[in-house]
Amino acid sequence: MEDPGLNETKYHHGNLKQALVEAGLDILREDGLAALSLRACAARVGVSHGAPKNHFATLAVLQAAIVAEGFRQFAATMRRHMNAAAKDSKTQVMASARGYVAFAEANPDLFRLMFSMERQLDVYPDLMPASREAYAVLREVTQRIAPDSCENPVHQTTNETMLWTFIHGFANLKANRQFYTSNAETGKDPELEDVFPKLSYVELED
Amino acid sequence: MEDPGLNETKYHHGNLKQALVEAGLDILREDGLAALSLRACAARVGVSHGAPKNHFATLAVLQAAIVAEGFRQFAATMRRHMNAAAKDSKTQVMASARGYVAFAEANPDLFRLMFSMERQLDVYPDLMPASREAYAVLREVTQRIAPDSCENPVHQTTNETMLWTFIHGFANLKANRQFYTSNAETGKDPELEDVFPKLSYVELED
DNA sequence: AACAAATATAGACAGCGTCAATATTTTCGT
DNA sequence: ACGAAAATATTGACGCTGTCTATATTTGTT
Repeated sequence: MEDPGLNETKYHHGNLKQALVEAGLDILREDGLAALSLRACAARVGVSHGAPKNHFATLAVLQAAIVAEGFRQFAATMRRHMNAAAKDSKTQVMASARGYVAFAEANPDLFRLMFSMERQLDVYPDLMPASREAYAVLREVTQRIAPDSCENPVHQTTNETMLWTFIHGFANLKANRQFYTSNAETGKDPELEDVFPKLSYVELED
Repeated sequence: MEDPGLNETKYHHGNLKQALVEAGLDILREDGLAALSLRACAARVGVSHGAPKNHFATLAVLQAAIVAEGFRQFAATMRRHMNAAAKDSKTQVMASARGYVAFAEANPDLFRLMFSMERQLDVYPDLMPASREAYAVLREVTQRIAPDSCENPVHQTTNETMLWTFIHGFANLKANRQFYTSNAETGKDPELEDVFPKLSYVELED
């Protein structure tokens, strides 16, 4: 097969590897984590049930590839929110947090899979760079909001940890609809703005 | 069967329902979430693969029962930490947080299952009271540390949300070993004390 | 053109959730 | 106390799953 135009179409299917990852993301979004299977991805793409074996030795390896792509889209979502916002430090922090939470709410199953799989980051080496890409965004906004403490790596790490911990907790509770169920009586489903700016980042240095 | 002594032994197995839940907790602790199956629980207890059907119509229902028991143990862990600590407000808050994080670290798979299942809290009604039992602990310590704002339910809810969000985020990241992998270069695995007291609860009222 | 590597197919097997049919035990009304 | 009814456990079946093996097809290289 000559394949003049596009550069990806290889042969029978033309890169099946990427297609399986995207099928997995679709299944995750449409039918949830329980429906994510090697055979379902293969069927969705239109290949036999054994075909994925050539690209992903096991289901966990395919999941790792899906999670890696998830981390890339995760970082992209945060950067998109940041680009659409004003460029002062506080607004940028809030924008990244908004992106973080928006991604978790839009892709709850993927989000859960991402952060439950990263435990085995050493087993699936593709995960590391993708995870770093997302974490770099957090590091970036943290450096901007507390630049004077950057010279002290301990303080910098603490800032990152605090910011990340809080955003991650909020995103998790939002993704799992935990706020709604626990505050059912009050009917409160808090927004990020209600609670986020009350943290005193600037007072971290003492 | 007369059953003179113990009050629980019913007939063939004697309450299988509770035994299956405990088997599920063991499997979750020893072999992880992927190994949690109806058949595995049945085999561990020593009954046939169809026996659980009488008590749990489906795997999800058994998981809900396991999660409910998990929430009860979760609340008990927090209270145990609180009872072992000094009784001033700040120490009590820290003790509950320590219990929260300790439980998540000791039972990562159960912890994940708990907070991913609570989304369907309406589907499995047994979850609600157990979940409330755990949330009540958080509400309790929050009321103690910011008592003056209790008259305003909005402030109270915000305090709870902030505290919970932060602790939950920290527990999640700890349970998933996320800190370790992300701060691998610095070798930092932050402890709760490093980061928790820097939040300024007392300044929430403004 | 021919051979080797990559890639896809097809079949098999065990484990799983779930359902239906059956057997056993307990409980309850009389 | 006894038989009926309900609760509980067993067994077998079905389709789905991951994974392995053998086989076929396509691609790339020489």
